[in-house]
Amino acid sequence: MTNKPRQYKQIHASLKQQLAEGVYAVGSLLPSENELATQFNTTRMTVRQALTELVREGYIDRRHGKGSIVRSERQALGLLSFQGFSDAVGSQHTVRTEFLTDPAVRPWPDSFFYALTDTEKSINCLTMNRIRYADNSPVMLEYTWLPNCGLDGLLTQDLLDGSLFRTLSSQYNFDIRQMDQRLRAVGATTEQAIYFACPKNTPLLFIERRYQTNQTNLHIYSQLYCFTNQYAISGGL
Amino acid sequence: MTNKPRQYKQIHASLKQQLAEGVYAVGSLLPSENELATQFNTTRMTVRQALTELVREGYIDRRHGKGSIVRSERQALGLLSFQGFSDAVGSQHTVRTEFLTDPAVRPWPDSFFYALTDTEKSINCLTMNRIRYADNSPVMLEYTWLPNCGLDGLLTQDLLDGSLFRTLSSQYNFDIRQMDQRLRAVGATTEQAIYFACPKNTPLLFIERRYQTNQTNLHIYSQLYCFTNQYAISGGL
DNA sequence: AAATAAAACTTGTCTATACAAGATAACTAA
DNA sequence: TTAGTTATCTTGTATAGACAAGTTTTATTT
Repeated sequence: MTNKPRQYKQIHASLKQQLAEGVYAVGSLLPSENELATQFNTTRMTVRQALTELVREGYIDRRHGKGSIVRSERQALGLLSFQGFSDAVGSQHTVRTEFLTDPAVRPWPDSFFYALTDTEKSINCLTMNRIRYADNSPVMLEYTWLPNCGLDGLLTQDLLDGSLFRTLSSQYNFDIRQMDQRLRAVGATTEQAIYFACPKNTPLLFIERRYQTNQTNLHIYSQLYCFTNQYAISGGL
Repeated sequence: MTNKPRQYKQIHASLKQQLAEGVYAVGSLLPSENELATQFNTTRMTVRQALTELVREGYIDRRHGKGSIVRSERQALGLLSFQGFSDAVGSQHTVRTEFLTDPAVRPWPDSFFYALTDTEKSINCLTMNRIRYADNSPVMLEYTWLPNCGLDGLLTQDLLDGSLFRTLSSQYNFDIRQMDQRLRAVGATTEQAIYFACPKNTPLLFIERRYQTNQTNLHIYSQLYCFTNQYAISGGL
């Protein structure tokens, strides 16, 4: 019995891949929990843990007495969860990220949009200003602040798969745990209007986020400006 | 052993109430899962189910090896979950709802913002147009469409606690299961500007929702226009 | 006193089983 | 045929344990 890397995560990943490959048709039923338990040589409760994750991510529905139903692909960009951009947007869109400026280390801004912890105040922050494209249309401006706890490598290093979160996890042992966010609608500034090629004051979805990490009292902060004329932002539950 | 009404829901409700009453200080630890299991005369796994709900709702955090940490109250309106307005906004704000027009039964609009099921197409819909206030400020215009499956009573009847979802559940055995939503930023129309007492084209957060229910193929649909100048919209995970 | 190791907590994952309750198909009686 | 019942699927909830793996406290050693 090989259960060193958590088992339910493997099952979750395996099912997720099969769903992405279209093994199960949209609207059809996944094998029952008992069948899956047999397939993966484990118990029903472990399978249920994997399925619960899939529900949370919007891949399947579950109906009492019926089964697990494969949901249709998202049309919108699923950005309300805490996954990174590439994961959230998924395989239905081609994604690209460009840096507006080079990442830099500097003191935290004077008035910050979240209350910083003492630990954070005592060190500098690493800033990243990026623009995100979906299907070659600019959809998001993202400003990110990270506490610079030995992350200087990020200044020069390329991001793995272009994913900041994956790089932080595998290279710096910095894992994202949970996320708070506040949403507002704001008008595009002159500068933002240029990036999105839209008129000034075009309504933008403005999201302020604080990610909690495995390092207590160290957070990652982001401000996102989303141009939603072409792509809406989706999120389940 | 009284376990007719699901036990973990009772534990969840009990803890939620204690948190609302301030029994546990913000930042402090809840009793451990083992202690709670003893208190509620049940097993750890059942307690964990209740705690998982509390995490999903943003009331607590959990740290491996540490415990369940009481989170601070939300400053913003927590509208991204599928709870009703009163539940989502919570006890930190006084909430009020007014009907813009009387609820009415009519055919579904010609072009609807979600694809209707055949079951839904075969019956009329019940519409509700409401405006929501938080601390006496207008914060949300909500347009709701329900399939009229014997809900005529809603036309005349007052809503329990002012909550549509609670009334649907207890009076009509109509339970909300899950929710999809799409978010956009839009400019306020002339009419909306009047309701919110703001200039025309003020950016509003526009949310389109589809709630799934225990009645297969019957959904509840909502369009929300949120005025976010004073209150942001919050949501965890 | 300070660094190190052990013990005693905590939550996370997992097994194995049981029964409740919703959904559906097969069967039975009118 | 039709209506109702039963059997058998499914997921939902709950029990009772076990060990892994973080975190903190205590004890031990240097």
